[in-house]
Amino acid sequence: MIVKPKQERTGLPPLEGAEQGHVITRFPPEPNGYPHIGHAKASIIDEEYAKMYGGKLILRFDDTNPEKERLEYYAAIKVGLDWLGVKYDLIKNTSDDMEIIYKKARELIDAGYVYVCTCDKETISKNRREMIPCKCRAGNLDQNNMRWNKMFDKFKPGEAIVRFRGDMSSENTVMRDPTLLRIIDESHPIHKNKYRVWPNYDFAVAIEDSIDGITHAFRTKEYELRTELYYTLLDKLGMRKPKMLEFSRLEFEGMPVSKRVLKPLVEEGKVSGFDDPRLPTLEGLRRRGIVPEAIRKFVLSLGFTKSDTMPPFETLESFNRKIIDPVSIRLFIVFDPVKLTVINNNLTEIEISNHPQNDMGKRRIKIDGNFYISGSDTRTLKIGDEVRLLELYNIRITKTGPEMEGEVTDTNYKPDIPKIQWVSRKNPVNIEVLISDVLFINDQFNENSLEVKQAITEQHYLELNVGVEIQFVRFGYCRKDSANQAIYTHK
RNA sequence: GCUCCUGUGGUGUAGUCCGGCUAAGCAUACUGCCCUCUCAAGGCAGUGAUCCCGGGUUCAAAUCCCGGCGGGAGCACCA
Repeated sequence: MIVKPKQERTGLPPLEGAEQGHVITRFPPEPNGYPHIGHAKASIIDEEYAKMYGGKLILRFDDTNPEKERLEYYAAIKVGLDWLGVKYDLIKNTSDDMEIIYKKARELIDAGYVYVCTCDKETISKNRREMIPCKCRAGNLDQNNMRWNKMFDKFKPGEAIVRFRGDMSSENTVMRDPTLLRIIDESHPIHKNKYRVWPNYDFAVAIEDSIDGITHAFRTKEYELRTELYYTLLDKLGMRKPKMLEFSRLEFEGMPVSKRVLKPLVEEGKVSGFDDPRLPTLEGLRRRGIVPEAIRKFVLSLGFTKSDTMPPFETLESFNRKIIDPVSIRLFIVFDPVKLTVINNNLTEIEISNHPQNDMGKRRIKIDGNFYISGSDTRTLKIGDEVRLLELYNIRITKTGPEMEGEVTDTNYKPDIPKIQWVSRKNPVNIEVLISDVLFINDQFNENSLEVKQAITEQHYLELNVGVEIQFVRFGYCRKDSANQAIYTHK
């Protein structure tokens, strides 16, 4: 009898065929937009596996479509990865390997595995649907050579493409003579006009993964059908084959990640930019107060699966809360302020701890008996009620209404009476708090996705650095975004 | 339409390859209690899944086989 090792697993599942010290993974984003939570998932998985096996991670910009790529996005992606704490061992661009790619294309032409097709787009697409080959497919080596050369000068974009001689009757539509290279006359962000014949995704990824020494390549599930092409190409080229694995893409409900959806929102001013806290972009999440360690834990908690799911944002928040709680300074904030005067106050200053458990220093607050308290707290208070001003003293309400009054009854903490926060009227700080809600409800833009609330907080707020996380007591965690603005992170 | 992938509590997953040790672990959400000068964090407890359905194989199935059904994706000279 063989006893199977069926113990609990932590982290990602083991990789098939992975050897310690011999794993190379890669993160291949196209520099065509700002990085988002989907990039985070991919890059974290790539890095974690490299780490797990003492291997390496390559950051490879898949920049083979000059129509869409821009220099600023290369930078933005690097910034995003730095922020996430994803460290790569090597950085490169697919576009730097154009000569190799051309060489491989030549090999395929010479071997007759590809042909240059000059049919128009509609015909090609129709033929693929109807599984019929076009006349270009029958072209001989001379014709293909001649046409291939013409792709570099005479042909205009769209007039000729290199197609793989696949199987026009394959059930996998990807295999019905897919495009491998095409002409694009746009200036490339790095190489400008040096090249105009560009490989498409399938061709570039196969070659790059192979020559980069990638042992395990991961991509999202929608590429699944392309794996057959990937392996077939490497076969025909006689190149080493990495192991290709797919995982489900990560997106939150009501927080779309696609540029097609996000871009118009930015352009129409419905969101403030790609760093709007409502967006699932890395910049947006950062501004919202989500920390990278939380994203990593969250991503790892999702596992490596192909099932299509929409994990709740709440789970991310929960990871985040546990991380920021011990380092978030506590401050008082008041919404819908109501004046409260304590008639027999005799304190002029009080010192309050910045954190209930951890030593984060103390702050001094000047007091003269005049306070603001939250409107929502006043509603339940009646004359004669006793309430504790947190960290200060207990008072008995002697007058209600817009100008409340009370008198100190006791300074000792009493567990059984309500406790409310307050802000001294001696030096209040007005801020606005941005509260995000889901961007889309049933594919409809949520016009109420951003709530701006006016609030009054302590003077100490001004002394904090922009970017710090604050827990406004009895309200929630917020990130200081500027001197007069805080962004609500979560409860 | 065709093809591929996928289906474990409200949610996300572990376990499924190599059937028993688990009538199902963890996290999140929710509820209650404890702690606490917060409605946070922490501690404890609880609610909640006949593992999509129906057959079959077997002493034994979430796990293997067959047949359904649901969900998603792909069908670009984009990645």
